Amino acid sequence: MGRPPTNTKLRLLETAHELIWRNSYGAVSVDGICEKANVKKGSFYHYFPSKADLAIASIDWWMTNTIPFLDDIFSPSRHPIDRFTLLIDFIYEKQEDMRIEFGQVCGCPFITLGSELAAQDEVIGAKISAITQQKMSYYENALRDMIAMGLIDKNADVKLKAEEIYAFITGNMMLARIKNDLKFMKTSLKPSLMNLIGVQLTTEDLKKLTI
Amino acid sequence: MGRPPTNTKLRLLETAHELIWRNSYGAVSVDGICEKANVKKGSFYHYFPSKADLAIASIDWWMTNTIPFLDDIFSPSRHPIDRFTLLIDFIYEKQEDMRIEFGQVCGCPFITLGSELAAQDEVIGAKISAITQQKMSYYENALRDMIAMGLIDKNADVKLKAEEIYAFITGNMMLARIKNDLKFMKTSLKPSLMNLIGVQLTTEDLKKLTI
DNA sequence: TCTTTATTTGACTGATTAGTCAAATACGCA
DNA sequence: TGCGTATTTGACTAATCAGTCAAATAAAGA
Repeated sequence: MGRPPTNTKLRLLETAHELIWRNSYGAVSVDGICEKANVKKGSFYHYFPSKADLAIASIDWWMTNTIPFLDDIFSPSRHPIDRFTLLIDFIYEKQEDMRIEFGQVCGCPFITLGSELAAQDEVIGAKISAITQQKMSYYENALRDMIAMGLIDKNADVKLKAEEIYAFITGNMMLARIKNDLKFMKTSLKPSLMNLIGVQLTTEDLKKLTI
Repeated sequence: MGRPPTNTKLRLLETAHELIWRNSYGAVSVDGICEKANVKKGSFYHYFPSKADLAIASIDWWMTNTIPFLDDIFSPSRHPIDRFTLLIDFIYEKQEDMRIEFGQVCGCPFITLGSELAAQDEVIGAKISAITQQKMSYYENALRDMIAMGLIDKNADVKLKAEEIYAFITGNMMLARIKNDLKFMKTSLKPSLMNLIGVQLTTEDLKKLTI
């Protein structure tokens, strides 16, 4: 009974995510999102109580979409070093796709939005912090496997190292966005990350790490 | 002859810098800056052709203010390891001051603004990229001294390592802003940075590195 | 005191902003 | 066919936005 659901809400989530990622929260208007999503403003406010709510919902939606990829990349069946190299591949490819399509390296949508809004809205700060924690738990898991395999120092502080890795990758994505340049990410991020993690690689191994 | 200059322009630069750093470019209005700086709007546009021009001028002004501190911290007369530990102290203290005064960890003003506006305005992207380069040159200089002193691998790629350091510190500041939390910066940033640089420290040395 | 020049003022515009709402509409179901 | 419900529409605020401008003012030098 009643009129069935449509994909309007999804279109709003997708459009908002893309526009905010490419530009910024402040530079994107509700009118702009509606126009691009081909949705009238009344419909927008039928689905979301405010612009801020849409932004939060869109990052939730994006994280939900991302988890299956992370589960694949960080599958316990993979060699833990491969998990990290695959992660960098995954990040790089998405960034390069967007650079080609939009002419702009877009960086991490969570961090960019979080950095912009953390001081204005503590809900978004908490949300992004939780996502950060969630991503680091993948890293911790892999690091523990690396310890078990004798690949890194068995006394390494796994939580600390995961935080270092996250900060390092995040910092690189941010700089890539600002410089609109993926050179470092393409040629140096993998070996630098391996060095940070503390894995000893042969020169031959190192050569393979450029994307 | 004629009416002498006043400090109005400086007040606008200071106020804009503080408000944008604490919040974001998009969340701060020209009216807001004028009110806080106690300047009428007409005066604003007497000194700056647009809001974007003020933002750019304010980061130039801030960088100019910062250089003497960096020159001191990275003075060739200091031990190169001290230069990096002093840098972290300098960053931490400023962040902690702002957290106490405004209730908010504010992160790096250049990176926060650059990340927000890089996609909208390529002038700002280029500006922040130049600042990034300038900061990394301090790191390169210190790293070369470290090689000369036998503190790190003499075959280390200095430019690459400087970029890693910059990305790492930057990533940490960003996360501190989002989480509104300086714990990691206080307790772990120094030893993590030393590890990234590749300095071998005794356990006793390590203990000294918490701020 | 008068001229010169930089600075300041405040009222103004026109566009854009987020958000509201009552009415219209589409569709599954009985 | 008609009922019930979710969705869609478009016109509507009221506030805020960046930016304009002619006139007023303040001060230093002649």
